[in-house]
Amino acid sequence: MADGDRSEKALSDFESQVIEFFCDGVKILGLPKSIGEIYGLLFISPDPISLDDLVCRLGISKGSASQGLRTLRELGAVREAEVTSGRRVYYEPDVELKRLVGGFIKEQVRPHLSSGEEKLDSLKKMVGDMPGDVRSDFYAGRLERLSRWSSRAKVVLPLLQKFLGS
Amino acid sequence: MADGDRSEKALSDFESQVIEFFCDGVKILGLPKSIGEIYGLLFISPDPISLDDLVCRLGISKGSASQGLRTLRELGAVREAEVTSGRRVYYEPDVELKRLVGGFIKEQVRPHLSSGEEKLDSLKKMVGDMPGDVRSDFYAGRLERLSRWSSRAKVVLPLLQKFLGS
DNA sequence: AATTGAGTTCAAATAGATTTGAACAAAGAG
DNA sequence: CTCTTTGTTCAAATCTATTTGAACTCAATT
Repeated sequence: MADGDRSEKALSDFESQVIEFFCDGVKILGLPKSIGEIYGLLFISPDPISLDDLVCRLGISKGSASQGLRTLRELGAVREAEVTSGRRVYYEPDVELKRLVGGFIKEQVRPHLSSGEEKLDSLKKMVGDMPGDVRSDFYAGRLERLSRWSSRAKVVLPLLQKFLGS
Repeated sequence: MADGDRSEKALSDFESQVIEFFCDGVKILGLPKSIGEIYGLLFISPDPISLDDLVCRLGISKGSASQGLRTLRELGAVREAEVTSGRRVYYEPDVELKRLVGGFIKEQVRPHLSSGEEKLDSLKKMVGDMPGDVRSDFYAGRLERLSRWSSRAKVVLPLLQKFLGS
């Protein structure tokens, strides 16, 4: 193995393009580029990777790598490998679409949905306290519609996960 | 009607909160806040609204309002009303969840999916040109997995729209 | 107990996206 | 034809989010 085995090497053209692919992907989800870089390198690496590897190979700061890994762990997109050579921790990606989507929904979507429902309730209360005229009827109707949107979402999300489970 | 009919009034507390609600919403979708403000005001207004109304009531610039309306029209989230008193154009929201989601998928999601597939193909070609060793087999496997993700998405998106259609 | 190595935190710097505003087009009205 | 009204465009300003880097914690090692 000439020099292709230690992870300190610069990124190959192939690796860079895979990483770029994931950067595009996470941008759609509204996550920062570094998340895409980290997950992308993990995804395309045959062996688990440590934080220092990420720093060296991607050329990002330790801070970025640390925070990015944290987010990815919270999303369930990355987990520790049991390689543990010494004290250093190595990571590997979770590559099951079902779980990636599930984690994203749980961490990024559901919280917004719930806080949205609370706000909706408070809005409904405001309309309830209004003098009952034509306009407040209109308002009530619109809020009712929002409620329906929200329950649709609550039905569809689990269904979505089910379909992605293969 | 005391003074509640002309649209120049400042936003009521109720209106502000509805608009804030939509700002939160569009943020999740990765769209700018002004889009949420504009759609929010349209959504909660009993009557169609002109660009100038948006500028006055939301306190945003004409440029913002113009670009925001353009984006919303492209998404199919807003359409011209046929009120057309004089030359001024009035807008009203499309409030069907199915169509809103459909427009978003068509305009924001599908383009990314297709460009992603192109990049995937080019990556597969790179792997095909590699010397056939253990690593290139691993790479091929991972790219295969990405292809599966992509086809899943292509199946799920129309299904999603169907479910939201009531 | 002091030192070294791994990882985290967070304030400041940077990069990236949105918003503004002024100049510009297009389309009646006079 | 000129003036006014409506709306668009785009470079510059502003704002927001991400990244950095240095200080710090914690744990293992000597």
